[in-house]
Amino acid sequence: MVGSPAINKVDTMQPTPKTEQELLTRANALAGMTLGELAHMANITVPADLRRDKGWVGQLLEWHLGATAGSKPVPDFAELGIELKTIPVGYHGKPLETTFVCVAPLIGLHGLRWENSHIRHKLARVLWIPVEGERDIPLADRHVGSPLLWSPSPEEEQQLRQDWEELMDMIVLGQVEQITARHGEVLQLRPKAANSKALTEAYGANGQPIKTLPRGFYLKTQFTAGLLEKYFIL
DNA sequence: GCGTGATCATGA
DNA sequence: TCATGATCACGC
Repeated sequence: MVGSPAINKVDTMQPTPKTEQELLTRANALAGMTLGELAHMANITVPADLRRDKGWVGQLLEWHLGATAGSKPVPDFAELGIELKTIPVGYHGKPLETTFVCVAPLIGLHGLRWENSHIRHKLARVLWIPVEGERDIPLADRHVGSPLLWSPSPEEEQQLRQDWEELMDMIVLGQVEQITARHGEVLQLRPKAANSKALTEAYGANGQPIKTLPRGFYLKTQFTAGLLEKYFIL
């Protein structure tokens, strides 16, 4: 049997933290440990690499911290209103990848504003956990860093809002297919799909329905690098 | 297909 | 070297 070293759902995950402080204490206890150690504790096998297990690190950390959501569209720690995000960092502590936030709505946008957007709620409170992500470090040897519990500052929220409004305006105007990852200063819109054949409905240039790739909102590395630096990590 | 977890792989 | 566009796995 090759691949599929998935999280064993039969195992009991850690109890869900009841307070923010409890969650932070738990996350801090993971700092400095390797993914190999954490996998062993959870009785989970470590894949050779992440090519076929891209979400493995995130799932492993979810297990250790007792996240409840699974694949449900609610915060990882629903009772605490906290979202968990692992972030791969390089030798200098800077993010190696953009960070997926959520799927972008492409239809039914009448009256949608930043204040009640899905993405704003998602980013309202995030527990960031940096993890060594250089591909020349064997997965099991990669270390977990110190956690950062973050909420957007007024400036950060303004940046996010501005990009979101620009992108959503284009979507409403039927220009979703003209959007590239270069739009937006801190937030990008990019494909988020099983493959390039997956299609979903969106507005066309003349208001008619079209089929297009599902898109997701991603935080650019410069933005997340700023967070980790500003509040110091790893 | 959608939403969860993301990283891969190639062209600029 | 690095970001963009593409892709992988899973539950439902």
